[in-house]
Amino acid sequence: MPELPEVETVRRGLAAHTAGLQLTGVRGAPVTMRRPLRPGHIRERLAGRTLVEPGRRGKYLLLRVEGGGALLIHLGMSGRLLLTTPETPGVRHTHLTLEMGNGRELRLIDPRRFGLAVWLEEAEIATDPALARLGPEPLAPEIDRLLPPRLKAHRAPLKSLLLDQTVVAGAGNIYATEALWRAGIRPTRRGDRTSAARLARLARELRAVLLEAVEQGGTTLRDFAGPDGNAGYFEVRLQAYGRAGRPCPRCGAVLGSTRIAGRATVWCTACQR
DNA sequence: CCAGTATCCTGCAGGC
DNA sequence: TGCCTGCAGGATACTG
Repeated sequence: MPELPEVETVRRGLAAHTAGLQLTGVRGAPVTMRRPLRPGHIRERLAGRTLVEPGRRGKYLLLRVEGGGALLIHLGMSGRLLLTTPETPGVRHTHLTLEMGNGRELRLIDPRRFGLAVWLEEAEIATDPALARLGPEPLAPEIDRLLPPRLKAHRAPLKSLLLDQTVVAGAGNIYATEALWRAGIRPTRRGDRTSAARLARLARELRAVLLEAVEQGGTTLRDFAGPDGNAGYFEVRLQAYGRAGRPCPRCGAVLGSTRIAGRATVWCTACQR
């Protein structure tokens, strides 16, 4: 589910509702995820610690604690973080519950278990393999000059490159699709066969669509909710994603679809070249 | 090294 | 109603 805007929305919600709170208890079911959730390990590292301003890198969330170290969280395809009270009825696939000093709880729910929650010591935050490999942050203004040469360096379709977190961190299927539509570039076009000017346009559009989505609180599809339970509002602004067979909002031609890198890809065969 | 595919897992929508 | 298939916002191990 969550791409950069959704994760950033969660981060902001957590910053507003959890910073400064002490963790009074940690509960977790011993489930196995791709990289295993280790509730026992997490419990001993987190209990009694005070949460500070959370961080984000790409689609990764860093629940930092006072004195150093962080719980590294990735929401995968179906992960959610919900701010609840102890009375809130439990739901299936709740893998981790953080009890906080103000009587509220933070619950990690992930039915498909593609997500991740591991403790990182302060020094490991800089050396964690997954984090270290990430490409530049697309919200940074410098992305206009950083991204084009990185795209130019590969022969793969631009859609695949935008989804590659080592090329640029944070885009997923929705926003990669939208950025290409906005830039008027065919998703199948190879990186090395696209002009520098068009690649710069793509970088600008990627940043712009992500910023707009962050302002709207992310996109709501079937299972996203911010930590306060509110939904995002970007879905109504999607121009291409999920609209195959419907008219292109720019030129009116019928939007087509195909699969690139195993992902549904929608684009306008008339005005995306 | 590079690009493309298979795979992890559950839930849901649609066809019969 | 039930059963089956395919698909879903991600990342990585593997293949050629």
